[in-house]
Amino acid sequence: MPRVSKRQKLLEAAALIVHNQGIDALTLDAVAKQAEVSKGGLLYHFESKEALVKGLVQHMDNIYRENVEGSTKEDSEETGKWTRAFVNTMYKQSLENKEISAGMLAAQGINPDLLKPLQETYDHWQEQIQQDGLDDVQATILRLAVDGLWLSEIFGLGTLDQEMRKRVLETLLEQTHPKEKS
Amino acid sequence: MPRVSKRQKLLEAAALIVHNQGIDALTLDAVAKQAEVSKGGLLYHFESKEALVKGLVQHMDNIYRENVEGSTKEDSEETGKWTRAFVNTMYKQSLENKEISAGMLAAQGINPDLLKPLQETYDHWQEQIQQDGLDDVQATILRLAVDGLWLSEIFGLGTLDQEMRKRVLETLLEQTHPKEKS
DNA sequence: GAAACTATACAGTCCAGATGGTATAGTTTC
DNA sequence: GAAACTATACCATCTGGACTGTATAGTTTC
Repeated sequence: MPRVSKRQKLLEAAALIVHNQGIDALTLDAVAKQAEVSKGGLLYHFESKEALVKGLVQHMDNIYRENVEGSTKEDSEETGKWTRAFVNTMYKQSLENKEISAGMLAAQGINPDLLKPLQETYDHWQEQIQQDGLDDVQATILRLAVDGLWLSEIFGLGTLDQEMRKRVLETLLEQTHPKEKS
Repeated sequence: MPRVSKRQKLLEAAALIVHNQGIDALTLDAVAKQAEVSKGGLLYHFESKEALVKGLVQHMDNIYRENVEGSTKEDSEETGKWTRAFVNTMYKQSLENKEISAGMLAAQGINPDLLKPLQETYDHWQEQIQQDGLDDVQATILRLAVDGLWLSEIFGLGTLDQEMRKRVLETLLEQTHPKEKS
């Protein structure tokens, strides 16, 4: 009677472990225990550790895609909509669901090739952002800044206080609207 | 009579392994082999794996500090010098010495607390950047953008082509000089 | 100035425990 | 009755790191 499938629970458990204890602590036993699933149950869903990490990356990729692509469709303003969608999504994620980036860290740790799906998604977004009706360099800088925000959250490097974070976001979003002057 | 101390070689070997194969491949045996040092030799210099990673982080911290702080001292223009130093340093590192960020990944993997020295360094820089004579939000955005560039290189997410990267850097640097208008 | 000793910088081996993964037998849910 | 598990035992391999051994450069003692 899996209301929330155990598969989901396993992914969340794995992400949580990576987030809190680092990827060295990501063992099959630990994930099973955290998810309150037997080891057999884990291996029923993910036949290997690599498969688990693959699932983590895919999960992350799905969530990001849904958010970004959904966001572009709701945006009534054509110009800058990809850039806006990216900024909004990444910013939101960096607040809500920090564990989600765990998939990325885990993949880098175990087998960097597993990052491919995410890399392709990102490459696609970067293309859109460069053709978003804005100055391509300026749009790219906005994108990079949000990624920087994300990096700072993941590793705790020069994190901004709430006020500053808010002002940064507002400024970034402002700049996704075409300017009158220069 | 160690010309280049084996300690250095060990650190470089460890960073290379993390960079190429991910941190799961960072075993004492692998590092020793890569550095052409025996395992005993490794443990002479670093009494534990954690100590090795600590060394990696410290090494990274040192290099960054030297670069950023050195750069501020050479800068003849007072306004924006920290922001400029940061942008220049991180950009340079992202090209030259990609393995250097391995320390960060390794620390996150093994024991996130090991990141502390780097975190303190970054917090200090962030303070300086916010009081750099520029608009504090704008300066912070520049800083974040370079970090984003760094993230994109580390994980291969939406990497920019050479031309775009160059234009981005130039634009970022331009913006570290105070503007006449608005 | 030679012998005795110390410190440093490694080499190489060994082992207890952890880990990924297999197997198997049974149980619950739809 | 098949899918989705639980529970547990088991194994081969890997890993950290303790431990012992050794070469050499420098220091002290007489």
